[in-house]
Amino acid sequence: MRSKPEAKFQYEYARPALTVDIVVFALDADDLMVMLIQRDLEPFEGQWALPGGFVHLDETLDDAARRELQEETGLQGIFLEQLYTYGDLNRDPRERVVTVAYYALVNLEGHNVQASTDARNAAWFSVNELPDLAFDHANILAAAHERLRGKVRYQPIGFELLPEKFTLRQLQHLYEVILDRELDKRNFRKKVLSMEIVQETDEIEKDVAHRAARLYRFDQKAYERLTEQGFHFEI
Amino acid sequence: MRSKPEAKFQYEYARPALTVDIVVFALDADDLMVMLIQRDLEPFEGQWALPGGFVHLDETLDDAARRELQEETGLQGIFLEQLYTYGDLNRDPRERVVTVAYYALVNLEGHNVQASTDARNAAWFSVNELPDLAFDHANILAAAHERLRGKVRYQPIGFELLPEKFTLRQLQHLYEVILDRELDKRNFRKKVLSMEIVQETDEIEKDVAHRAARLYRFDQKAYERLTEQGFHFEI
DNA sequence: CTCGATAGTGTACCATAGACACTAAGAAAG
DNA sequence: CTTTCTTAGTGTCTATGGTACACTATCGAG
Repeated sequence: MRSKPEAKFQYEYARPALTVDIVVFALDADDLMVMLIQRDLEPFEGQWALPGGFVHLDETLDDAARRELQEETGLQGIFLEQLYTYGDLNRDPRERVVTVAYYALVNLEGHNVQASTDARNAAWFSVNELPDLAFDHANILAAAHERLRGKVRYQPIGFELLPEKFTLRQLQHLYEVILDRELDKRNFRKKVLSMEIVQETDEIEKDVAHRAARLYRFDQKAYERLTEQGFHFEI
Repeated sequence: MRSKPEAKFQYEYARPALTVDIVVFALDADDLMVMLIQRDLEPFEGQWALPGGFVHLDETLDDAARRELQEETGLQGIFLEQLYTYGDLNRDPRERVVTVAYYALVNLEGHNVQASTDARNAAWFSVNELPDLAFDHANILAAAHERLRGKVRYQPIGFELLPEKFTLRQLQHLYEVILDRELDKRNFRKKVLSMEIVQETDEIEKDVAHRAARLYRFDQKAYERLTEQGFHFEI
């Protein structure tokens, strides 16, 4: 976008535009999903892209990411972490745009994701069946996926993808999907329970056509206490 | 800095300024060192700060970091990696400035660091005896230190801080300084040699007043080969 | 030749990761 | 009510790797 006649902001030196883009992950029955938005403007009109937008001058980068997420997908109060900043020269065909990429983790059951806001079309895609993406968003998404895969094993962020109360089977399934390999049930349970960061509840799952499993809850306090004592989470 | 009358670049919406800052690490006899630059302009005139500067419109972020490093410290061709992007509202008292922070690793022996360039005063400081820093640079430096401590154990980046040929004692010392704990000599050597990513040379160290140690070299090719086979570096 | 300093080497124990298979519980169907 | 189907839930053994630990070899300096 060229400076228009009514352009009000003037600087001595040229400045790149600054945006944020967010890779939102969620877990469905058997896949890791990503939220994408169909563009209604050129360039890449009609193509799918990551939610995101310009950083305002009166908000931090984190705030910008949260605001865009809220505006474009309705998601609020979810796990959000900065990923990497992309500044290649021709990322955007219009002009120089530097984008600070974030990734976010959502529990699908707990959040009503608006399928469409801002007159845009938003939808979930499996990370294994992605459409062509606008800009360099395929790169960003791949980096976010890589980061999630690496981080989930050493920090208890996987819980962000599950409802507050979950079964150990759900937790194991989460790791199997993200790490893309099968885990041994007995070893997995042994390891998780031995860390003492999940709390047994007195509830069991409902509406299943077989023996119901016990529900657990992630114990943030216990995790922090253990971490201070030198404990290192690992799966 | 307010827009001056001669400001030539106009935009419809306000844009933050975009800079890069670099935390350059090196290893001296017994400390991890950081390169700092004494500011010769307000704000924070006279105070120490990280090397860095504005991102030009015709260069990528990595290029900007390399250029600033070269201009301000004379360093070239060194290990450089993006760290995090800082965008708090009042980082800079003049106006909104977003900075993409990098960290770099240098081998002190192999590089002549110009003590002073750009009419600025550059110097090495031990990470344990830092002066007050300008802006939020103390934060950035702490984050870089943390990243280095975490990363050095799982990726063979420590070698970047050593000369091409080094003794196992030097390598062990590097880890002891960065991780801030003593390591067992026999176990360390066993582990390093068993990974088969360091190559024995037929040289030994010189000018030492005791038995001279054998020199080794990091074998990048072997490392890549092993990595493809699923090997994971760890110290 | 002796002293001082660092190089260089092997073993034993313990803890943890991973392989592996059966019984228990509950819903659904006949 | 009995059978069937499906998932919950549980323990042991082995292999591997981490860690603790002490002495001899080599070389330069005096």
